[in-house]
Order: sequence, then C-alpha cells, then structure tokens
Amino acid sequence: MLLEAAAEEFARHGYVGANINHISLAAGFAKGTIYNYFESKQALMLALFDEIAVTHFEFIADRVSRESDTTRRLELFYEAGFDWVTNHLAQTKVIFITLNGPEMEFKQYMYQAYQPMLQLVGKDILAAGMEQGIFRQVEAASTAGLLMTIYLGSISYLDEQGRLWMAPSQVTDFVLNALRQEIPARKAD
Amino acid sequence: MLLEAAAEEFARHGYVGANINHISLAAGFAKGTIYNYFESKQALMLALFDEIAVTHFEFIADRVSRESDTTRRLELFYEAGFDWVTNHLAQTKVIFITLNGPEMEFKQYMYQAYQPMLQLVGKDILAAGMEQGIFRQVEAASTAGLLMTIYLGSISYLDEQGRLWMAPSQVTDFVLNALRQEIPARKAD
Amino acid sequence: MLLEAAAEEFARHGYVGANINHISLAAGFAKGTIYNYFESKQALMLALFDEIAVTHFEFIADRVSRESDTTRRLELFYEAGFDWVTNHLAQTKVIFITLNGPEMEFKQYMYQAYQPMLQLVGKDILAAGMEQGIFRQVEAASTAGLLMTIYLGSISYLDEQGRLWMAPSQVTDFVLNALRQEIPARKAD
Amino acid sequence: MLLEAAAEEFARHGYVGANINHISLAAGFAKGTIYNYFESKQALMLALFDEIAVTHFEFIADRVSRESDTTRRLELFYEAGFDWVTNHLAQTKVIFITLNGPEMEFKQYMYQAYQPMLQLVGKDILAAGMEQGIFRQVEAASTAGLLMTIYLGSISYLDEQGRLWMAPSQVTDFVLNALRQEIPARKAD
DNA sequence: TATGAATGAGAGTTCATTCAT
DNA sequence: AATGAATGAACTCTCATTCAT
Repeated sequence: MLLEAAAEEFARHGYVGANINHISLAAGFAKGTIYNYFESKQALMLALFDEIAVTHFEFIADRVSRESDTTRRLELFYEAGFDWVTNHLAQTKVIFITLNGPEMEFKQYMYQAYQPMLQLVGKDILAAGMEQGIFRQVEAASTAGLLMTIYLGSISYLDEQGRLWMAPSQVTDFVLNALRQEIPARKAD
Repeated sequence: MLLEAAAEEFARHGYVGANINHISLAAGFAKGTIYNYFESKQALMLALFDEIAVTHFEFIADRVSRESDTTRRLELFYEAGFDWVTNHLAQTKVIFITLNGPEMEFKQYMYQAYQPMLQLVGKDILAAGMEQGIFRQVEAASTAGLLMTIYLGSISYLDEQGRLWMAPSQVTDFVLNALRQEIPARKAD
Repeated sequence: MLLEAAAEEFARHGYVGANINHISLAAGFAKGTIYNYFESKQALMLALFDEIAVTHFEFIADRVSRESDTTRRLELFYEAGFDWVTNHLAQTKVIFITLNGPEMEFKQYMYQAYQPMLQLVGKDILAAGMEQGIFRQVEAASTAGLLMTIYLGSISYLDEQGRLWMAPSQVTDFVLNALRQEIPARKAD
Repeated sequence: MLLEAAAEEFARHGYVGANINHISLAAGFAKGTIYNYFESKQALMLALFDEIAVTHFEFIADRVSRESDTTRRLELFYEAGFDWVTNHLAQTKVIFITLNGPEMEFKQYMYQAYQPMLQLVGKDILAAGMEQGIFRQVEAASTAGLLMTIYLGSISYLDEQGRLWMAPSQVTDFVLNALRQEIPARKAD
C-alpha cells in the first residue's frame, strides 16, 4: 500500500528527509512507479493527510457516538483517541511532524482536514455538557481547542515502541476537574 | 548573530530543509565561514538548543521567583512563558520542530535541556501547592508533564505574526480549576 | 566505459585529486549518473582494481602458459607484462598510484587482487625452475616478490607517451643471470 | 620543524590530501604562519624534496665512501639505503608518493634531485666494478637505473611499523649474482 | 500500467590562501 | 614575524522527477 509506506517514511524522516523512491520500493513498486499515482511528493503528502484525518475521525466518532452520556463521551473521546494512536504510530507521527513542521501549506491543509473532529469536541461534547449543566460555562471555541491540544499533547511523546507516558484516565480526570461546576457547595455557607 | 540566523532558518525550513550556507550568509559571513564556529550542521543545531533552553528557562524562572504565592506563581509561569514565546518566535518554532521532528537524538537532547523547567513546574509550583493544601493531591511527575504539555500545546499554534489563539489567563483558569481541591467542603454541610 | 574513464581520471589526478563528476561526464553521462553504478568514489576505485587485476593477470597468464619451457616462461612473463603495460597506460598508473599512495585499504585490496600473479611467478616459474635444476636454490616467497618488484619497478617510469626506459630483454637478462646456477660447473673441470 | 611536519602529513595523506594548516599546527605555529616560510603548498613540497634528496644521498654516500672495495660498496649501498629508510619512514613514503603520483612536475623535480645518487651507483659502483673485472659488462646507464629500481622496489613495501619484507643481504645476494662474470668455466668446453 | 536509467540542481563540507591586526 | 578569522571555489553525494521502453 502506497499510503501506508508513505506514512512510515514520512514518520521516520520528515517531509523533506523522506525519499519518495524508498516509498515506491517499500510498497512493492519500482522507483518511478509512484508517479503514476501521485503527481509529486507534495501531492502524495496531501493525499496521506486526507486519509489520516478521515480514518482518525471516523474511528473516534464511531466510538463516541455509541454513548449518549456526555461525561462518558468525553472519556471515550480520549480513550478512543489513545487507542487509535497506539495502532497508527506512523500516522500519528505524520500529524505531529506536520502540525509543528515548517511547511505552512501542510499545516493549513491539516487544520481543514481536522475540522470535523474539532466540531465533535466543541459541539457534541463541550456545548452539550454546558447545556446539560454538567460542565461550567466556558468559552466554547477556545476550550474545544484546548481539549484537542491536551489530546495531541498527551499523545505527542511516544517512545519507540509507541508507549505513551500518560493513561487516558489521567487525562480525563484532569479535564473533568477543570470543567466541573464551580463549587456550589459554597452556597451552603 | 549566527545562532539568531540559525534559529530563523531552522524555524522556516526545519532541520533537514535548512541551508547552512544561507545561515552563514544571513549572519553576514561568507558561505563556509560558519564552519569556523560550528563543526557541522548538527553541532550548530545542538548549540542552538542549549541557548534556547537556557534563555527560555532563565526568563521564566526569573519572573516566577519574584512571587512567593503558589497560585500566582502558576499564573506567572504561563504569563512569562507566553511573553517569551511572542518575543522569540523563531526559537519557539525550533522547539516544536524538534520535539515533533523525526530526529530522535535532537529530541533526547532537548528533553535533557528542558529538565530545569520541568523541575520548576513539578517542585516549585505543583509540589509546593499540594503541600500548602492549595492544590488537590495528584500524581506529581505526570501532572507536571501535563502542565508543560498544556503550555507547549497552547503556544504551538502561532500564526505568521506570532499571535496565539489563547490568552494565558484562559489557560491559567483552566489549569487552576483542574487542580483545585475536591469538593470535600460539601461534607462540611 | 565508466571504468575506462575512471582509470584515466585516477591516473591523471590520483585518488583524492580525481573528480568523480568528470569521470561521469567523460563517460558520456551526466554528473550524478555514475552513482547509479557505483555507491561511492571508493567503491568505484575498488571495482576498478578488480578489473585491472583480472585483465592484467589473464593477459600475462595466457601468454606464459603457451610455453612449457621455464626459462622461456620467465621471458614471456616480462614480455607480456611490458606489452600489457604499454597498452594500458592509465591502468598501470593506477596500480602505482595505489601501491605507493597513502590509502592503506586500497593497498591491501590490491595485494589481494594480485595474489594470482604472485602465485604464477612463485610456483609456475620460480619453483618449477628450481625443481628442474634450471635456477639455483633461493628463498621462494621473497624472491618471487623481488621478481614482481623488478617487473613493477621497470615499468614504473613511463614517460607521457608510455615509453619505458628499459627493454624486457634487459630485465630478463638481468634476472636470468641472478637466478642461474652457482658455478659448480667449474668444479667439473 | 616545518619540513618534518610536512613529511609526516604528506606521507600520511598524499600531496592533494595533505592539509597545510595541519602542518603549520603540528610544527607549533598557527594556521597561516607557514605562509611566512613557503609561498604555497607546492613550494613547500619542493623544498621538502630538496631536503630529502640531499639528506638521503649524503647518508648513503658517506657510508659507501668509507670502503674502497667495489663489491663491499654495492653491499653498503643497500645496507645504508635500508638504514636510512627505517629511520626516515615519512620521508621514504614521500619519495614513493611522488615517484608514482600523478603530479608530473614533482616527478621531474625529484629525478633531478636524485641524479647524484644515480651517479654514485652508475659510476662509483657499477662502472668501477666493470673496469676492475668484478662485474660482467652490462649497459651502464639502464643497469644503474635497475639497481636503483631494485632498491626502491625493495623498500617500497613498508608496513605500518616500518619493517621491510626483505633483508638487504637478500637483495645484495641477488644483485651480485646478476652482475658476476659469465661462467668462464664454459670456456673449458 | 510499470519500469529504472538518466538527469542535474543543490546540499554539506573542506581547505589553500589572504590579510588586518 | 606571527596570528587566526574570513573567504569562496570545488568536491562528493542525494534525490525528485522525467521518459523511452
């Protein structure tokens, strides 16, 4: 599979450092053959982004939508997110290389590709939780961004074996504390 | 001068994509002159890491240590951190390029270089706050990592003008909520 | 074609001084094309050694083996050797550049590659001649080395047109005198 | 000593590969200082040739001239030659690098510089021996060249410790056999 | 559709040489 | 006389891309 081989190569060497001939060979083709499928190295990268964003989103959205309880949904978002990452190490590295890399076009492209996931967090989880009185009132857009950031940040330190330094439960715990209602207990005063 | 030019070039093009000759020229030297100062492209990068880590840490530590109140210290950590970032755009990009790039040696090196800052968060802020009863009891090491992650995550999306999408106060607010005491207060009822 | 061009360039400029791009261009290719055939400058050099050693040996061995008389074989060794040299000027220079150059790996490699020719001289000529009573008893290994040395030495001073300063007959004459039986013949008087 | 350092460097790396800055530093000077003594890398090399040729010749001529017997002189030529070599490894390598290297100007220059030694062999030893009836009649010039060639050939394979693969006595033995009178015993037939 | 030889721009790096101090 | 920072030409090697087969 060309996109699979591309993910491996880009993950291991970054965009500039990746060798497009190696990708073609790793996918079982000859050197030049990849150009029959993608116009250029850049076009290949963009195609890879699309595939990653869709796969990633669908996997998480599927798991999240199985529960209707919002707190549980938030937990599932991180759980499913962690699961996907540990099964898609190369793709995960590609995400980080891109989001933090120097190529601005790629970054923009990836932001677009990840809008659905941002929507999922912002609307189906955060806004819903605030409406239901489960979460305190926060600024929705930037907090959704923060939740995504925490997700990305907590998966960004993968060791060589793909192990994370943090359990999803720790993250969920932290986030739920941050979002819970102000201490209405005080009213008791 | 050379390290400044190097930061700009690495920020704009990444490690592999950076052109060491351009760095030399941008610093006002001829092509090869940079090799009178650094043995290789890699050695230049490592020297740049050292300078960034030290500058970054000293700036933040200086501001944080001016206050003794722990909550205020946490606020100052993010405020000073944001300040440094907006005045060191190139250096900040270098940090992200490295932490998320494919070169493992660089990553390791940078983790080492940032140990002092991790200590600052873990001991002087987090552990101190727990001791003083200001923060709830959390697992210190991984939570310190999470606070750093949130810092890095929230500064990682700089636009071309170096503007952040989030105010330090929002971040502090979120984090203080996550760390405040559980609501045993209710039991008092 | 490439090896021919390589021999010319190495002969003219030595290993370090040779320009691998020039070799590629001289062979009718573009600059980098030679790297499709040889991994590096060094690999090219080693491949050239192999080709030279084999060609050189086969040419001489073929001529020598046509005669069974040992004295004649010794003569043929030098005659054929001189012939090969005058028709392979560049290759000959490469041999000398290597045997006397600073790169020890190359030297070792060439010694290995020339073992067959040393065997030819040591066994098929020298040892055979001693057995047949044609040559006096000498230490075989080092004398074989000396015969090779004399061959190499006498071909080492080629002028620009590839002319030698010595005829093979002179060398043969000298060597046959050095190897002929001691003068026990006199005792026979 | 600059010339000593130069001999070491040229011996180890060849002319093109030698680093003139290293030479200056090895001699205890700063990088550019060598240019106060020699106009260029090439001028340094030529000066080194002069010194080597003179030293080498004087050492051998001194030893040879202590004996008047011609056979003994021939022996002393090789003995002294071997002695000089084992005490001047770097200089010896420079000779070979030059005689077999690609730079024709250097080669020519060295031939000139070694004329005195060729004279010594051709006149004081070979011609004298023929006149005295000790050696058979041979073509003087080319045979003198051959004797030099055998000298150079037998010292050209120095291992890293400067050991030769052949004793001077073996060489002398071989050469004396080659030069001794034809078997006058035959006349008895 | 697949191949892989060929291209050539461009990179990192070296180092003889210069020259202001 | 001595220094050593600076120069910049030149070199080895890489690789995205093309194209005849």
